[in-house]
Amino acid sequence: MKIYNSYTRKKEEFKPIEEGKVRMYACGPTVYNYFHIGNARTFMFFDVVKRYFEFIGYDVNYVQNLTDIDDKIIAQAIEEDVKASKVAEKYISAFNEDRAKLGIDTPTHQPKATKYIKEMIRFIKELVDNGFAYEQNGDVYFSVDSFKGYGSLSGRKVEDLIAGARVAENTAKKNPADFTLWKDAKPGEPEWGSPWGKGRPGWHTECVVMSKDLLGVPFDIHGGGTDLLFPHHENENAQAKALYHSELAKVWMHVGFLNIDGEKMSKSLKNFFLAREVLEKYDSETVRFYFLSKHYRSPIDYNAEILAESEKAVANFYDALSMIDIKEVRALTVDDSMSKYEEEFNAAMQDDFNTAKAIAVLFDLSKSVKNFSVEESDRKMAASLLLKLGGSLGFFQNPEEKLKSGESSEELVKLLIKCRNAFKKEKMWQYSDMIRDELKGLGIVLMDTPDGTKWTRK
RNA sequence: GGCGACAUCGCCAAGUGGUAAGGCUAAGGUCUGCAAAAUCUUCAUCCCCGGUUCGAAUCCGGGUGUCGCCUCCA
Repeated sequence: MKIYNSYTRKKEEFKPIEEGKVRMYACGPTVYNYFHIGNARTFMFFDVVKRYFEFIGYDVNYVQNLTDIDDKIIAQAIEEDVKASKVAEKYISAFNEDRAKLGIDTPTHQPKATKYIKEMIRFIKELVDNGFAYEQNGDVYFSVDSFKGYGSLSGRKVEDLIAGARVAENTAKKNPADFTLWKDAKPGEPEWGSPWGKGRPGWHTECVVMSKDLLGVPFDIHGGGTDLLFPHHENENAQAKALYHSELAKVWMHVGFLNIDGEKMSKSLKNFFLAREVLEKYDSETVRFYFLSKHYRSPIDYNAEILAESEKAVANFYDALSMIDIKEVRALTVDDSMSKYEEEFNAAMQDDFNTAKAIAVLFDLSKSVKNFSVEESDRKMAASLLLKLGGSLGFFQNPEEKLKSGESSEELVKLLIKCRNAFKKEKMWQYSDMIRDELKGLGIVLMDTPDGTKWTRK
């Protein structure tokens, strides 16, 4: 298994710290709003990472945090005129709803930042005591000059950061690149007692403290969106290195951004799509296919045409699955005749999660399933492997449910097909075609196959 | 200004030294009463210029273009 490590900027052979186990952490949402389609890409990608590691036999401990205390949450609380904790609660359950709708598994742990306040205070105090951080008017900052190596993860130099035109002015900081660990509470804001007075922790500490608690440091994989590389992950790693004398994680993975019609998604451009809005228009598997059809590190464009293509591609798989008995096929043991496909699929996935290439193998299998000139036992075998390999990417989580409309369960359609076949037998084409056309108008498509007439909803 | 990514058929997208996967679309054939589905066939020399090499989409240099991070952000 090779994975591109943002830290070394190279593809590296993945070696778990502990044999047979993967300990991974991916930055989750700040729960101040519903998450958008770009967030969904990252969440879904790490879901695939988790699924695939499990598929090849690893025991995966996957932690995804919930940032439930943050400036943005406070701002949202003021806007909704409720307490900050209410805002967090509301969007945590919304997060989990949307996550489930996208077919993303529940992570092993979903720690909330507010459950770790004490540990974070202790951690920050230790940084202060060891000279890596300092207090200023109730705020605590991490001092980037206090130890060597700040910037090593993201490949930046402290001098360059200062030279950067837009480093915020903050006279309280010793170095403009210093970042906040603890923030003094203004009246009315959520607050916790600390050695520096009442306040709340900064964003960069929670991941260090929670990952240490739930995974141990260092752990195998740390991931997030590409924008998190700097400053968030850099800052996390700096804290870990300062106190734990260790990198926080061995491998750092970053998912590329999603653009809307070629432009960056932003509220001001009004091209902002929530995941739940997208799911009203498209099936979750369409979205999954769309994400996985391009390599995770590349930027991806969101537009109606691409989603329409993805929709057709997924339908292609279900066309194949509708031609076989899923229960029967699922019980099959895949034999060596299919090993070529399996090897190809795994080779693609194990080359830095080349999902686009892996999907090509799924199409090959789909083609075999649909090909009536292929031996029936081989068609079933191909279908079995299609379910299995597709499943490792999170596809086909409930194919029976999805294909229900395609089975002859609805008596009226069955009856009409019977009538049509009777007309066909008498060569009364105008009547048989009328039935087919009328049904098509209702979104029901008939197909005459060697096994009889089948139908699906489009 | 600093750091980085990308540029492959009409569209999407793999490929990182050995002669261009796959999907969507399109055209034609087979099958079909006609369709649909299936199936077969056809459709690119890889942004430009130079270099390295027996050989480059793939490596190096220089352009051009697009994008991201450096500020909360997946």
